[in-house]
Amino acid sequence: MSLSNENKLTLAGLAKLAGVSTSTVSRALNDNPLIKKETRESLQALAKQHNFSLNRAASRLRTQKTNVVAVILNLIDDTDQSISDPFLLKVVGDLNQALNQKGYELLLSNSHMAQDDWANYFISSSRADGIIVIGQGKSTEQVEKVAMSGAPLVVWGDPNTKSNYAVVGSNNDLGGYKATQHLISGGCKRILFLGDPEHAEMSERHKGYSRAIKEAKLDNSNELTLSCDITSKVAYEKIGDAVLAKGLFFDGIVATSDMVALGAMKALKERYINIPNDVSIIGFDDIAMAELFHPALTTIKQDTKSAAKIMVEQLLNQFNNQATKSVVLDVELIKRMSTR
Amino acid sequence: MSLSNENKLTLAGLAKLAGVSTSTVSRALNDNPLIKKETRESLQALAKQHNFSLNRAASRLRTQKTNVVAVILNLIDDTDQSISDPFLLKVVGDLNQALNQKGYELLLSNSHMAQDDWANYFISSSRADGIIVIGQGKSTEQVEKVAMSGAPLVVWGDPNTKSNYAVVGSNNDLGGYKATQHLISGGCKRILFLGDPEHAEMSERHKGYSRAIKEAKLDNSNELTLSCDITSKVAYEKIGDAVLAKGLFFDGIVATSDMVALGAMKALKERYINIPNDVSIIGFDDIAMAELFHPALTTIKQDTKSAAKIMVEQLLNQFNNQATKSVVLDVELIKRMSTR
DNA sequence: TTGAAAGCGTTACCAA
DNA sequence: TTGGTAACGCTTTCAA
Repeated sequence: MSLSNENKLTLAGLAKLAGVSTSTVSRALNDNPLIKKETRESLQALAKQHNFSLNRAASRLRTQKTNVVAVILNLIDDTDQSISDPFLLKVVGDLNQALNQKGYELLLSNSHMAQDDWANYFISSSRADGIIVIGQGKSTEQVEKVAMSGAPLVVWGDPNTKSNYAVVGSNNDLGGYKATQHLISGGCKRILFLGDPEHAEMSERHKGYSRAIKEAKLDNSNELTLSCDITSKVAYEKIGDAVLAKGLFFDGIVATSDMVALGAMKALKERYINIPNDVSIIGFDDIAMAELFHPALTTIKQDTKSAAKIMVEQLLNQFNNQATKSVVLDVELIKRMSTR
Repeated sequence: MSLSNENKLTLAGLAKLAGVSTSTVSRALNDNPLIKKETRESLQALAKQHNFSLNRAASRLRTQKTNVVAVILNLIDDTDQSISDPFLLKVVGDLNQALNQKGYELLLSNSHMAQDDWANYFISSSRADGIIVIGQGKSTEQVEKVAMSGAPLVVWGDPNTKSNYAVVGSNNDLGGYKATQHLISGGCKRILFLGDPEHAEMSERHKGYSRAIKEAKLDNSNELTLSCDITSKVAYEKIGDAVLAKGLFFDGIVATSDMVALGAMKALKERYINIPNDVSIIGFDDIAMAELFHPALTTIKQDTKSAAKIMVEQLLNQFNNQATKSVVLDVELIKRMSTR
């Protein structure tokens, strides 16, 4: 327990202690059934007793497999403000769990790193076996470069967007549709879409929104799109400015994320606009704190737990040279107090 | 660019291509000044041209150095609810940046992993060179085990708590003191401390709170401590229950985190209690969304950027067998709208 | 069911 | 300023 790293024990050392060959110890510690069960167990016990761990650098070199997956947060702006979105942490956390379950570890990185050739940096160098990118961002250039290189890759983003790599994500179009329909069924007539339609996922949500508006034969669907970055702060400012300039020209808001909804809610509350009576508002994501907003936020839930599991499955498929595919996840309306 | 991994290029291959020895290429790619500048540059160019990357598994084996740091989120409960605190993500993000700057990568893990002997799992196995633990949690058992093993270790927690390892953290006592004093100077007479005094950092904040109360000669300091877990939801319920049972027996709240403050604010707002006039409330952390709360949250800011930098410095000191130490960071009162 | 030995791709010592 | 070569610690083929 209190040993220093002088003369660290190796597989060979352990083998000598046990009076067997290194092959046997190696197999035993890897639980290889070739080795008799009793030998296996006694060697495993010996290893534990001596606090021995296989040297991963060595085994990775030998097996050409790292059992590591690089997870890259594809941040949108330079301000790394977007990292403050709790939704991303949730995805990372769930990925970590799903990876561990399959015997992989998570090497965390983000798009602001110096290196820009991700496949080369992570895969060719044997730092990781595969890459999971969270977020397509506005530019998919780097992601496509990885895909071209043939490196195992799964992306969290919008699966409806055409791509030559596997994308896992929610049914954003349906989410936007459901959200809008919910507001309509609550009696909203002039519904504002608040978000950035340039962004792949958001643009799909916007499509669903437009479709619902059209189906309900409401007017002005285009006028009522307020483009805004996906942070609370920008949403707060945009809504504040808009109301100041044009008055309360809407009675419902479809926000592209819960954080955006939070910003919008604040701007409205400061003007004593009642939620949900004057303006109903619905978010997207269902972050843990959504129900702690005041009023508790109605939202479209993304199932990050399943998403993580599926992303890992798809990546493992690629490791095994099996077919991989994009997967669309269902979304769920969570009705709370911010809508009627 | 579109090469598959058939017959991957190695250092030896590149050396042959260039007509020099492997030693030379190795040194050139590591920017070793022993090699003539021109040779170095031309070899680096050749490597880039062939999309060559050094195999890290091999160099790690050879150098006995991984250039990886394991970051362990020491979560408190089993529900992994606490991972939804944006403050933690901020710390991880800042650590990632600070590590990258020094040429290290971040292997993310959490205390729910199967393995419980962290030093063995990460260090003896050459998965990482050092460990950074975020949060002391309630039990420091696992952390102390790492410290005993002699593995390079830095902990984010409360530096005032006695420990045999390096702890970096805010001056929590001072933070609690400043927060409480601020409420007192705003005219609050019955100030509630909302948080979990069992938890190392929180207990220090509570000490500062008590001190400020005593100095101001206010009464009932003990009665006004409401023990609660560090999530919004629990805070919401606790405050709701307390007000229901005893009425509005306080006019100020010192919350142990911004998320706790969020929960408390919701409970109060639901009862039409005005913030800050009926009850002033101050948080801790200064998460990005604190200013987006309604009203914008007054809070004690923790400087995670500096913290991350210092943690990495302290860890590097240990790598270089230099002295390491615990470091206390200053905290700053950020006055917003939730207090008078 | 176990063992001997080659080899994974680097780095660094020693020599030139 | 460069090259030859051993060694890092493991896994796995082949042989016993």
